[in-house]
Amino acid sequence: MDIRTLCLGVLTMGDASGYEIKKKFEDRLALVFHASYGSIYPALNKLTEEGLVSCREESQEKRPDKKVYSITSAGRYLFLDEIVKPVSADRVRSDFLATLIFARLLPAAAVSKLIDERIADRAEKIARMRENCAGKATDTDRFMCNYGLTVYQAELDYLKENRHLLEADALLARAAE
Amino acid sequence: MDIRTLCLGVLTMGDASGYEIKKKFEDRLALVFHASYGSIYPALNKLTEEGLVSCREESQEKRPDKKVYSITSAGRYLFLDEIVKPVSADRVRSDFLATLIFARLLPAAAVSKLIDERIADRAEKIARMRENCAGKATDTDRFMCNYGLTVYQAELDYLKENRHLLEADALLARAAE
DNA sequence: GTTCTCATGTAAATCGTTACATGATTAT
DNA sequence: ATAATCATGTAACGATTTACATGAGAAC
Repeated sequence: MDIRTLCLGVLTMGDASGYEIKKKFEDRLALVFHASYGSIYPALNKLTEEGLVSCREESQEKRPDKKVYSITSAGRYLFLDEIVKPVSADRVRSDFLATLIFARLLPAAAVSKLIDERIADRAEKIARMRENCAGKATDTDRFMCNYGLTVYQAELDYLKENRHLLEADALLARAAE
Repeated sequence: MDIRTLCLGVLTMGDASGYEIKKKFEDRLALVFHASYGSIYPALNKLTEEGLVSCREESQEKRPDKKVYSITSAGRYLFLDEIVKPVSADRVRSDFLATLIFARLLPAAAVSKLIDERIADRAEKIARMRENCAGKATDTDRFMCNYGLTVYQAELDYLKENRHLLEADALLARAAE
């Protein structure tokens, strides 16, 4: 699954501009995938060339014109082919966790700050998601939204309850210097 | 944080060959980062050129020779500089979740199979981690190991309890055709 | 006998980010 | 005034993966 394919997927949920697709990546897809304008716009252009999406220009009042994309039936078939393929393993990259592995090399205050920030970030995301989940119409939307909520909450609880383990290790390492 | 830096980090925990570093990425670092030989070996060569690690060749009986890398003090200083930098946001890419978003486009049996496989995968990883966590010596190691265990367990429980939401949506979509 | 583990590497290709470029409107 | 939102794009660069290449011993 690449960004190109996911753009196609987003368009199965309704017409959208490149800008709106980016928004969806930030909101609904934040837990799942990541994409910048630099990948979305070229992907849409290529999909248009290949006849997998069509494009109409809409002029708006007091807003820049936008290009609204629709998925074509060829696009729909291709997307279905893609999502029945076996899924590849999750790919995670977490600077936060990578740094924590080396907590013993850091000043205790730096470790505490890092964890404080992560806790604040997760708490904020959870709050936003809770609002969001309430308004979901379909079971799938609720499933996805609550999935994120559950995993983030588990992380948050774990951090609060176990941060002392890391903070103790960081302190000990300093004391031993 | 890139793979180069993380190789340096792994070497702060003890000398290792490229092959052994890859192993650590698969075991301990699987939740955190991902790296292939094609990125590790060139990284080690470059770090050697730059004097951030040193390398000695060890011949073994009935095993191919190996190159064992040690971090130098220059390498240590550079690594410390790297890990005090502000961390960038997590980057997740999950084909599994991306596919589930489109559950309504899939046959119900395909959705069920996907979830079954994920549950089996998580259950297996949890079992392996439980063993692993028991033998950890430091608080940091226990923290990291239990972190993974907690998050995976939350996901597993959630999937078991809520899979019916997705399976219902997939069935409804088919019925509406 | 065939697959797995140990062991190191290279080169091409892919994929995507970052930074740049532009510009109007709206909210603080 | 200044920042944020809306809106689209390109080009250079960077990072990694994938596939290829090689080979011996061990386990099943």
